[in-house]
Amino acid sequence: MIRKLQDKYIPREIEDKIYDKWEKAKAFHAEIDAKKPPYTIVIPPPNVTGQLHMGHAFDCTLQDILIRFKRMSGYSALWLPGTDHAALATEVKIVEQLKKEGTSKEAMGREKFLERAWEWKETYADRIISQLKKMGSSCDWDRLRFTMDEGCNKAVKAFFVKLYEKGLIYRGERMINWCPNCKTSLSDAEVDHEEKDGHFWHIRYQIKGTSDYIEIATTRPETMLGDTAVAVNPDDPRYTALIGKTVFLPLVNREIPVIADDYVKTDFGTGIVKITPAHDPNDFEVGKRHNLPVISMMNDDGTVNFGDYAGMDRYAARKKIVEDLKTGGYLVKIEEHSHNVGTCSRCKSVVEPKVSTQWFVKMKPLAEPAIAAVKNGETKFVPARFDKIYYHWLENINDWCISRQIWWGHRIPAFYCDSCGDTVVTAENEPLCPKCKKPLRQDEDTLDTWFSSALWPFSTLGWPDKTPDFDYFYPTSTLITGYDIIFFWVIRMMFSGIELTGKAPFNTVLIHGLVRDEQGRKMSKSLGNGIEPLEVIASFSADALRYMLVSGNGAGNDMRFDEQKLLSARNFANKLWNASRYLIMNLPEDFTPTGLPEDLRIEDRWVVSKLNTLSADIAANLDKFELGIAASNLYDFVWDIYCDWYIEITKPRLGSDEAVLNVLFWCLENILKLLHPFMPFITEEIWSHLHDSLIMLEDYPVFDIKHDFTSDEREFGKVIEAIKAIRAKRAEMNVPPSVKAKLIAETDNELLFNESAKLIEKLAYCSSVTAVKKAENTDGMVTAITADAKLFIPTGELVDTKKETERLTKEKAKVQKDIDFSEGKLSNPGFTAKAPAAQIEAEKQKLAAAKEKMEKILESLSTLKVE
RNA sequence: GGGAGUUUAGCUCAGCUGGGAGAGCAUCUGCCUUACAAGCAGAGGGUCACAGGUUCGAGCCCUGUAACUCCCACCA
Repeated sequence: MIRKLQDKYIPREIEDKIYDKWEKAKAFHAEIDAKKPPYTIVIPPPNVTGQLHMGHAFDCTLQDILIRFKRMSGYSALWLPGTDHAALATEVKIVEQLKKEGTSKEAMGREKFLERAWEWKETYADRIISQLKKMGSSCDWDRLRFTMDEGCNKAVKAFFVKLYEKGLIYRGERMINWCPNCKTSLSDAEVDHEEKDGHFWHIRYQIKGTSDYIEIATTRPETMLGDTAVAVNPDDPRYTALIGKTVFLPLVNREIPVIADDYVKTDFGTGIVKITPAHDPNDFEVGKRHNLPVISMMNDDGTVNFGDYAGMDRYAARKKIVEDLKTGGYLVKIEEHSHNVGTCSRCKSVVEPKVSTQWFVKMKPLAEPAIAAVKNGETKFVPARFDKIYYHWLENINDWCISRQIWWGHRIPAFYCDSCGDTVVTAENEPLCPKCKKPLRQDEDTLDTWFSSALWPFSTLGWPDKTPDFDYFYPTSTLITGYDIIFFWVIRMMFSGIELTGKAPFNTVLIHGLVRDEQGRKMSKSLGNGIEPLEVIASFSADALRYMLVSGNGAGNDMRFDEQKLLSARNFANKLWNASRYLIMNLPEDFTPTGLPEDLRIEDRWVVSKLNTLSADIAANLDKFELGIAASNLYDFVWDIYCDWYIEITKPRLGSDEAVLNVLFWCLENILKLLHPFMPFITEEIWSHLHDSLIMLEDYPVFDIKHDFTSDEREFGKVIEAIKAIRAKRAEMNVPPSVKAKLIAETDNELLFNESAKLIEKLAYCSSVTAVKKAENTDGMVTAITADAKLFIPTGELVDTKKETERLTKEKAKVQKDIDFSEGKLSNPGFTAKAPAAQIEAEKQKLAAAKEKMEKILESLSTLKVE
């Protein structure tokens, strides 16, 4: 039963209702179906640290378009949703919250803190899920996962144990990044580098047994408390005599050796470097080479633990030490110097290099197969340029520090025996020492959050168990994510997927850019320039937001959030609504669609053929992940072809011709289906007025050879061209549409023009249309000229012979240019010899058309001159 | 120090494998033409950053230059 549409489209009254309907129908649920190919997307799980921002909205729009397209195209399409516990990020937030409440995690204790964290997770995960729903995301909620749920924990343990047993996970003392504020180690990827203004302090150290000094330059004077050597380049003639001597460390008065190491550059600073193995990664390496002692001068919270400076913060200590150096006469000079400082990506504190015992993943053996998987095409990046970034990262990767000194996360499945000192790594929860049979003490630390996200594409499908879901849906099809997390996430899923399942976890990695604000700045909390997807949805609709996000940006490029674009997307939805409303309002009460009629007029075949081509283009573009191009194809067809031309063309036939209603109806159905992945809500709503079914479960339109009327399309194009020419002519002369005039079309194509007379009348504001081989008595008429027809409009005194001559002369010049161009091309032997035949043929046709037009123009001009 | 991206109409951006430059918004002109003024019909507006090269033909491919943006990198 077809139901009328209300006059105004009010999305907020409709979108939630539609979403409920989908959920109730279980329309998002993907079944294992041997008759269908699987198509799988796992969502990049949003962190439970907050709410969805515009980047998520963009990301999930792309995913939903693809999943809906595939679902309608006969795949068992699974979009697996979930959220990420975001270990450190979440812990930092909760710690902040506790601080506001006047308490701390230490005061609470581990257990209470974790309870609190789980409460936090519930609140935020729920909020994120409801936001995903607002966007229209067709996720399979039955398979909703969380990176710290039981299944993921099982996978994490299995992964850890396997790598440990293969010797790819080890525990050791290494130089790591330490955040003194979060009081945990960080991986390299979690450290941001900022160029900061600083100083170069030149300090002199006395050479033992002489009254001479050497001069060193440092950006971190406070670390001198931990110096255990100074180093020079072995080939630096200035200092060769010093090698092997010792110097006195000022303030501390420690006697330290002068060593020679290639690491020292002769052309930087003074050519002498203080060596602090405990607080600098390079110095640590130098120290290892020269067996230097490692003296730590700092506590975990960034305070100094050494001598008179003990208890002072590192920066307060720096100030005091510089003062003391000055007082002691050791400070030679201070230079301005900007240098790179590592900061914690979570709390922005300056990170300290620190020697510490941590768990590491040995990366080289894992990186190699991951590189190979992209090189051999098992996984493909779209756009392809991102594979370079991927290679570069993996080829230069260091071992991954995975242990964190925080509480919110997967506990490391390593246990220590206090009796025999044994270390046991096991997936068991409460193992006993295999030697002493006594209970073991579990490692206090938790794992880097990316250790569990690395397993996401298969832990969510049941791995390490052999589940039917895993068998059917893995490897997943397309991973969609921003270029900013290739390092964090994509590479980690790649190497862990290959290591654990033997297969790369996805076919294609579709990389998109960032959504920036209207000035092109990154949206961020501190700038306060973030735009809430929910607010946009409330004022414009989810469909408009989705459409705006997906249209008009190149793959992998950043995009600007643009209110104009949003408005035009909103208007597009409105256009579709009105076009649908118009058709429905013109259907008879008892209308039952019969499908596309057999017997079609030329203009019907024109629109059907155009729609057919459109279907082919959309599928091709979606398959190429050119979603923006597909979106604009749809826009152009709906607005220009269907609304501005076809609906207008068919107006005169509406009352008298049943067939035309079926053509219009068929077009609308196909438009709605094609558009559904992009604008799911409005298309579903309109569909519900036409049918009882759900459009989201309909078949996606494909190219149909039966609907390929290319030659009719071209023929009818001539009528359109004529209409446009008449309109332009009238507009030039400022004739209002209310003034109708007779039209005489001089053409060899009389049949076509006679057949189309009614619609030309309507669209070109004519009182009548007569098509003839040769028009007579056309003196004083306005002439519009196309390649196929000379169109005469008697508009009486409106015609100004002089002006008309001017116009025709101008047009003549234009056409002459066309002729010259084509002739030039065709007389170029290079072109005719080397261009493809079709190209040459097209050029010849163009030339012929231009020449015909020229003939008509010359004729008209001569008539005018007779006067 | 490496690497990537961007540079196209007044603005924001498309332009898929090389075949006479496009959209939205803005501007100008005319329209309440029986879905839509969130609309309709027309119009104006571009040395496709610059310089070379390849090609019958370049916005697109190659080389170089400039400007802006981003990523990576342990020069104290």
